[in-house]
Amino acid sequence: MRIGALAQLSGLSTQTIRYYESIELLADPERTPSGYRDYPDDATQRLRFIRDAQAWGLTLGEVQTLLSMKDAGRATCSHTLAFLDHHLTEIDTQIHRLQAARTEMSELAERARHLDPASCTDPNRCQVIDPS
Amino acid sequence: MRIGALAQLSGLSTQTIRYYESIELLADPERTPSGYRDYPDDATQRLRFIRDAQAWGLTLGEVQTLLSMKDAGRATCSHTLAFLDHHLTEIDTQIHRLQAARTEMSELAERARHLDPASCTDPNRCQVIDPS
DNA sequence: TGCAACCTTCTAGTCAACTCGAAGGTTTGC
DNA sequence: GCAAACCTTCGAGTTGACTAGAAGGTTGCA
Repeated sequence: MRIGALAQLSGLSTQTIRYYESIELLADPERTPSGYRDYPDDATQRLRFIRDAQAWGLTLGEVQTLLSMKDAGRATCSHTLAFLDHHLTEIDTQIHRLQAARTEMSELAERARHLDPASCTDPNRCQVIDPS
Repeated sequence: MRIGALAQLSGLSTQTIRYYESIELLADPERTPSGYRDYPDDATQRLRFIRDAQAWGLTLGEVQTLLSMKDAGRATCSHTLAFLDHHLTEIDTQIHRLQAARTEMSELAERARHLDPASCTDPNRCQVIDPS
């Protein structure tokens, strides 16, 4: 399969696929006699995994770590598990940070909602943005 | 107050403060006769607001919108409120995405935890990473 | 044979939010 | 009077994940 077909199947652009190759996320594929990249059918699998992992919040660097563990034959379940667990705690941290931000912002919004409109007539001193 | 003092008080670097000025997040300050930036005391307020807003997940572009509404005298409570409400729904979306990712990843981890170890002996085909 | 659609490589640009360094002027304290 | 610490501008570099464009070769089909 040539790069255009793989792009179609995976939903990525041909440039992105070449970019992944350039950062060694994808191995150099076979070439046709004329030099065109020629991918095996399971290339879509790898791209799908990359896309999923990105959706989980992994960076391409982390995906690379994971995939190269696998490529090197060191992707035992326990390695993978440690990796996943580590990232799970990171996601939790992020969720907590967002929730804290949410709380703070909605308190701010509540304050704005219940302010005496009269106190809001001076536009240079919005009590919500700048409660000095 | 010179830039170094403001940096100290705000916890930002002098470079960051100059950068904020360059993207017009901060107005050009007064200058001393020798050309040094000379900030009023309430400059820390503005920097503190920027820092808080960033912690809530606003980009500097969004902070700029908010602050220039204020600077232009259009920061009525209702404007601010609309802005906050909009960002609140964005935060919610993000939290949901993270939670979905969390669910998927922890399912993956569970699968890894309960896999028959024997099925994991082929390191080239880790069932978790590449369940083909 | 001609032409569109595809492919190649290489270089450079984008965005956000800084960060660093060079080369030089100013202030402060001993 | 001198050194250290501070300030100035300007330009370039960083990170992550692409995206765009130029200049040229290949394939497929009427």
